[in-house]
Amino acid sequence: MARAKDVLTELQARRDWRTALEYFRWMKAQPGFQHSAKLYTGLIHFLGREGQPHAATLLFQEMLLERQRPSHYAYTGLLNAYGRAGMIDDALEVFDYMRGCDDDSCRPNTVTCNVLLGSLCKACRYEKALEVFADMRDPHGPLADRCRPDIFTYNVLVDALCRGGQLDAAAALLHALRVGGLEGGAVRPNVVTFNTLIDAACKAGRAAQAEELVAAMAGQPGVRPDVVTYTALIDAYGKAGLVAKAQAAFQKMRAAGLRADVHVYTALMTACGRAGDVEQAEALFNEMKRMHMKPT
RNA sequence: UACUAGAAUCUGUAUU
Repeated sequence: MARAKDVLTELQARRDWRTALEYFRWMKAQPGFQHSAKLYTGLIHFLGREGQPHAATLLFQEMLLERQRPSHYAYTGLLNAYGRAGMIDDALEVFDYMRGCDDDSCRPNTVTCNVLLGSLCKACRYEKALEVFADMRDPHGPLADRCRPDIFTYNVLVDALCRGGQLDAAAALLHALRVGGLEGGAVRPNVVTFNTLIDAACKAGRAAQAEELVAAMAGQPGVRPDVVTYTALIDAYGKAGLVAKAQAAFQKMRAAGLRADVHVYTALMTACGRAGDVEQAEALFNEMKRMHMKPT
């Protein structure tokens, strides 16, 4: 028998939050039925991800009315919903509440802080972002060692620096991560760290730097170029009019055993189109259709 | 509580 969580998982995969809410309501209307705190939490996260902060708020309030105690997961989900929607003041309010919470299970952790940090950076609230980051690093500070920066934290910062045009600072941060690591050597770069900088370098017209970084990935344990890496390169080559290089990168990606997705196909098709090679673009499109490729 | 969160948070294409 299908459980509520499985149904909701499927609806999340389809990104159908309306049906998910409907289903949730229907379940709740069954006599004697009570949703668990985890189910509420899961749906709050889903709604937040789908850019529905209002619906997330209502569900959170309903959760309280149903006497389900929200954990830090639930608060973080709500914070994420606000942060993604640019409702920074609301996000900060949730964060402050969590920070002052007596109940240990509601206190912010590294993920909570990462969500907030990302929201602040996206809203260009850098001063506040740095304040949060400093608190995360201070074991005796208000966050008391539960929020030590991890690689997600640094990836948010690298991304913020890149988007702010501070490519050199971002590169310096990646370098520090690569050489000895940060947080006492505990934090090392992952594929996202590299990809973030590679894409920024590509978009800044620094192809050589991007290629150097791709080569450097091999020297980092557990890191190797993925489809995102190749998409960044192919996009850059295409926009620079270097279709042959774009094609070569695509072949190299396949030779590495990586599965092409919609993004990389689109990038390569666009590159072909720009270069006037409509036939090749069409061939790629047909290939995509044959593979029944789904948006990711 | 029973390694017990059900995708909690980071990067790429196109449209703008």
